[in-house]
Amino acid sequence: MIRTRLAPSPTGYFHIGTLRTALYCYLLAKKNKGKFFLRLEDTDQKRSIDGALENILNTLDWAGINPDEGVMYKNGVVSEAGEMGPYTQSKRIPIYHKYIKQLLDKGNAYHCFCSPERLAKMREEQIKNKRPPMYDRKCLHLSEDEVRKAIESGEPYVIRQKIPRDTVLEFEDLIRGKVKFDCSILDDQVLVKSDGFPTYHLAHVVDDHLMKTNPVIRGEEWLPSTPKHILLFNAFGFKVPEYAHLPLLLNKDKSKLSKRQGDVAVEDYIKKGYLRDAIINFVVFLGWNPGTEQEIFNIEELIDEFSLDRVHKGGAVFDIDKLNWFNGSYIRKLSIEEFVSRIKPYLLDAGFPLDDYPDGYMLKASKTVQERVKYFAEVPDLMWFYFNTPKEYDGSLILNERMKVTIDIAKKALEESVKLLYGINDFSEENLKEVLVNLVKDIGLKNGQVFWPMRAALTGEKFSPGVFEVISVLGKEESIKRLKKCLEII
RNA sequence: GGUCCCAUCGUCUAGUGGUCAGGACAUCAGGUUUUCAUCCUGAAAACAGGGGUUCGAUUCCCCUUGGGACUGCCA
Repeated sequence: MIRTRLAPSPTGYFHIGTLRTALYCYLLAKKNKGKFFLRLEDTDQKRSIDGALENILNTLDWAGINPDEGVMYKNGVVSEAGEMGPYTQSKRIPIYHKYIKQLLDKGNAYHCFCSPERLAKMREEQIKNKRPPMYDRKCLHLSEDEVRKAIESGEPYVIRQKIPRDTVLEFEDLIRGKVKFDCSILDDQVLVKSDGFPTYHLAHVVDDHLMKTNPVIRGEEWLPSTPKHILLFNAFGFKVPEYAHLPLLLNKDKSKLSKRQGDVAVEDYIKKGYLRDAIINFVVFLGWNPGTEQEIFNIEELIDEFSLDRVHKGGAVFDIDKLNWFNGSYIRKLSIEEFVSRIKPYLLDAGFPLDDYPDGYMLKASKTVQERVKYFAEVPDLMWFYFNTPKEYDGSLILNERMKVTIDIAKKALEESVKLLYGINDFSEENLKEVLVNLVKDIGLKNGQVFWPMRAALTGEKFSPGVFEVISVLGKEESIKRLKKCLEII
């Protein structure tokens, strides 16, 4: 039975790498008719942030990744479901204490009363002397009596894992194959902090055993501490789960994907107007591929195709250009109604008075930009002239050397087109095209010499949808008004 | 510094001993077109280096180099 889990900490935003891990876990579970559950790793009281859990739940919900068990919403309220709970680590403290006692009794762990200050100083000196920073086991040699007395007198302490330093450990990673470690350089890791909370290491081993997680899918940054975890599983007499360590997501400079170099929070991309399916499609392909040349996949297809043995070992650079391409291609597939309803909030947000325009105006205007949108947040910049009049025209906009638009030609084009538009009433794109193309012929100019200055006058932009489209949207009155205004200015 | 992981076009990747090293994004050129975008066509672009093994290595092994992660009472 495949049981995968996502185990995020409520420490802030939802990282794009966490989304990928969630996706892989979810896909694998669904494909194998297994279970996917959510466990909250809130053992660091200092770093826990209010609202972070809701953010995790909301993001997962947005992505359509619904856990079968664990922490989830029930009627809009955060709650838990499943047989193996609680799924919130802060509610499992007694469980960890029960298990750590076993370790203490067996001599696989010991109390340590060293102060953070002493530890810091020790570490500093070790680094200075080019020695690996490691705990010096000062407290390992305390007698039972000394330990008892210290505890009774209320001295703060942590509990450390006693690493059997004479072992060499080998394990088979599902993605990387054989990985070998020499335990002699492993540090006596803290398992229980002085506040009584477990560290990740203890919590991972106890919980993933109790919750029957298999395989454990997590980021590559955990690979170096895996031997400690295996030692712990062994010390408890638990069966060691299978591990799949996922390659890292990277910045452009190949360092671990981080906030400093762009957006790493899923919510940032949602805000910018990236489509869920595009983000999922893109993110899944960072480190995995189906082995065919198909690139566009929906979630159902991903469930069918996904397998861990096609996951890469090397890290993958997060390439925004490719995301934009995925997103643009998904946007172009949207129905126009869907497209309109998606971009409305962005237009409203930009302050455009959408309500002042007749029904159908939005629809028509939107149609002209759908194929050029990469993400919704750029829509206001693409459509502003449908809701505002261009204020100024400078020569470099109306004139165009390459199109051979001189000031005289621009004037003539605008004058003639105004005259023409006065005389017609069919403002469909098709008719506009027909009459304007004829006009060009009649006055002996080239298409670009007439259409470029018109389009520029109408939109105030160097790049925009075509003249016929724009006039058709703007209508007779507004189009003529803008063309005349431009004529006055130049 | 130490340990571990990784290494095919700029980027995401296919490839599992014999391929003209394939695709996609990005780039460039051409076409469609009033501009941009879309769409179509095409081009340029990679096996990090050195040793082995082998009739033959991108592919297997070793070394070097490069990159990364970890090295917390964070996860």
